[in-house]
Amino acid sequence: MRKINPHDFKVARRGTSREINRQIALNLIRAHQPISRADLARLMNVRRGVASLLVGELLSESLIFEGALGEAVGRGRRPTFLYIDSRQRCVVGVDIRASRTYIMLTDLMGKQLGVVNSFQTSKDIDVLTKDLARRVKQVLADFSDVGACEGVGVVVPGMVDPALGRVLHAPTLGWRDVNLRDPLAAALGIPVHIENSGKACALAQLWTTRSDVVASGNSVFVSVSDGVGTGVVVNGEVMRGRHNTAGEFGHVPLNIDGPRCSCGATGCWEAYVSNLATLSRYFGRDLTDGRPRDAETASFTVEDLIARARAGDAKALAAVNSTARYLGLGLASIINSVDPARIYIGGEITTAWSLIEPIVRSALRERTLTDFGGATEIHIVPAEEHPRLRGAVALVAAPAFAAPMVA
Amino acid sequence: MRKINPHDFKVARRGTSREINRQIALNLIRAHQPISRADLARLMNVRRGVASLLVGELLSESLIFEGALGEAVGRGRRPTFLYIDSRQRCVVGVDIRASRTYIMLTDLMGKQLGVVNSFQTSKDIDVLTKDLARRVKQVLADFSDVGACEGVGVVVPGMVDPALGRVLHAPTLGWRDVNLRDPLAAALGIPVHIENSGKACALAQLWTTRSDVVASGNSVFVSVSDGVGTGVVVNGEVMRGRHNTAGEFGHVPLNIDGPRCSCGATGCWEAYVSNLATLSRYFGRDLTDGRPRDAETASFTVEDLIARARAGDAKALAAVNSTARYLGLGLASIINSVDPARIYIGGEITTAWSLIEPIVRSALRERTLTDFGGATEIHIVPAEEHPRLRGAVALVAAPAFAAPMVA
DNA sequence: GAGTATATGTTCCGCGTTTAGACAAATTCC
DNA sequence: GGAATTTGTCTAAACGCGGAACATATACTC
Repeated sequence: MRKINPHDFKVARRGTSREINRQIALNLIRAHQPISRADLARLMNVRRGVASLLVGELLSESLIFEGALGEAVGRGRRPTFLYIDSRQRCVVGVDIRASRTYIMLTDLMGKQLGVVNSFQTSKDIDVLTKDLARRVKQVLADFSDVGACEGVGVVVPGMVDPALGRVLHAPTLGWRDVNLRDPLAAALGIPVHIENSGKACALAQLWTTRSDVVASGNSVFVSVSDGVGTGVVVNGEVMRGRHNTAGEFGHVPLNIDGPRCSCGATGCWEAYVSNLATLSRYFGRDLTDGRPRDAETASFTVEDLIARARAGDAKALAAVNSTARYLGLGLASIINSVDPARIYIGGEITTAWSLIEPIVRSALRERTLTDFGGATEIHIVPAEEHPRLRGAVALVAAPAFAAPMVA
Repeated sequence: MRKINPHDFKVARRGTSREINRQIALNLIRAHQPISRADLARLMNVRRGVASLLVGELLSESLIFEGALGEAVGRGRRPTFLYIDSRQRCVVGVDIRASRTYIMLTDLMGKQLGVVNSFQTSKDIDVLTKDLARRVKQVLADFSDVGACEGVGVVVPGMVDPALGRVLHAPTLGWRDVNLRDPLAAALGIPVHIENSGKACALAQLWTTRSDVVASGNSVFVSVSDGVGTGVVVNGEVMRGRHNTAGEFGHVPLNIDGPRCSCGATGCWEAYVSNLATLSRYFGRDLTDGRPRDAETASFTVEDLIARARAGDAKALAAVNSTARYLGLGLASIINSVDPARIYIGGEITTAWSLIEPIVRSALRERTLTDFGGATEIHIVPAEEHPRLRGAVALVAAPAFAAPMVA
């Protein structure tokens, strides 16, 4: 039951029904491809004539194409299969992180083309923009046979205003209110979309078609890495909030008297489960203070820690288990406040999932209000799926499939 | 940008445009009444002819009525004013609380008719249903001149399945999976809607037309009383979650090593700011353990405490201030995770708002990630506005104004 | 191999809804 | 009293869904 905002509504015009049904048809083709006009009409519960007209419109815009004839099920004419047209169009995803920046080329459906490219992130916004423009051009030149680039999606670990194309605050990059979109778009001559990485990851999961996961219900993406990034999907839409800062569960406290967090507050979830927090527990000293690391800790990563834990290092295992417990306790807050159908977790710590799942799950049950909540589905998103890059790509590819704004 | 769920969508039919525009017209009349057909057409940016047809349909369903002619602005024919038709229809709101149950009669727009009626809550569901049916019948008999009752809305402090009409778990009432709706509806012969009280309060604020508050953006209702109830509105819709338990910010922790909470976990926000928590701090002993109170504390309420604080009792002031601080720290979690445009706060503690606002605000700023967040609007909802009862009424009245499900 | 049954895709008309514009009624200004 | 202006109604056109007929294509049957 949604309220109509009397100061911001959209009246249904003559073409509104068509617009709605066109998008439904497009989404059904995406979800069920290959599919015939007749099957589409059955799925939509409209006459074949209507489906044909909708398909005709999508065909004329090259959003879909007619493939080979399918096999006749029983007797009767063979159906013409329809497919989403991701030929001769590509998308570039960019993931800017504190240390390195990653570039990936995909088709319109998000299928990866070529390898992921990366280079060192310059904290000087002008230098980075130049680097990025050059690298993206290079990638597009290397793959000139995959067609025109529809757009570039960029994700940033920080607060973003997607409408203005500005990064409002990215602590790890030291940026405050910089225009990232327009200079890059000008240099490339291609539309650029920017977004916070947690929200983009949530968007990517929302738009990913996986046969094993039902798409309905709210979901939350939690990325545990240097920081904790989160994105929340409510009613098929990424929750943005008043200033596009909704979903920052990383800074909900586990203990307000706890350790200092990078955000300035104390005892945030992030301060308990980030990679540095885990390593700090292992080494028994605070590594989050920003001072240069000593020889022992300089290049030691959470993956190394997990390897030691798996190899039987009791201290390493204790540090990992501790993080697992805090992870579960924080997830409980997400479950109690959002009650999602699914939680996706990404980040280095997930490589230890088989080790830590029981601990996460039991910690989570300690604080969830209901048994249902305690049983909330948790999906691990491995690093090889490049969730942030796929999120960046989704920024470009998803809008074409979005529901029209109505009422 | 909303995704169309390929397993649950709604195709636009021939009448869908009309349905959409009819609801928009109805909402605009509600927001701007009295209003003429011509003004309605201008607001909707459609021809007067279309507005006339929509109005005609609403008139024939008695959702609106034509009042007196308005004054001509300049020259020209005088407009006929249109009004929402709340004549000869009424709604009953019921607020079931641990100790007492309250009943209020309103018209369709939520305007209170008569006084709020109350009686002691029986924890036996059958007895309560009987009591309630008798009392509601009595109220309707006393006000037989206000027309037919459109429905009864019931709010319950606990977990509810509105679709099934069942209370799944209400700890303070000791109910687990009881059918409250159907027996009551059968006894009254009137449709009954039930909902969690926090969600209903949020719904009421969403549907309240206040000229001073812009309706757009997310909002959160926080009710601080025996427990902490919350309801979250995202994109004009109350956030329900997978099991209708979304929005339970009362059990997000301030400190996982903190005091035990009624939910079984430790250090929940509720365990710091509920009325009993505040009183416990004042008396220096735990009053939440459920044991019978002693003479000193038996009938002492938070209002009494606030009176003492205002009168200069330093210990009372300290207890209130402490609660204020915890209140602000918890609100920061809401702001960081939902980034609402507005937060509404209800409950006894709000009578001390002038006293505690600076403390709440500064505590909140300690933990909000951005300056915008720290400046989030906070509105106090005084007890005289009966937020829970208005929420109960909204359960019945709001659906007629809701946006049609589309796409 | 011809006839029949069945499925797909197209075409045509009916009807509901928006869009555009004309028109009568009502009111004020000059 | 006439002109200008506003409101509300009405009619025709454009657009899209709803339903059914029709052509096309395939498999089964005799």
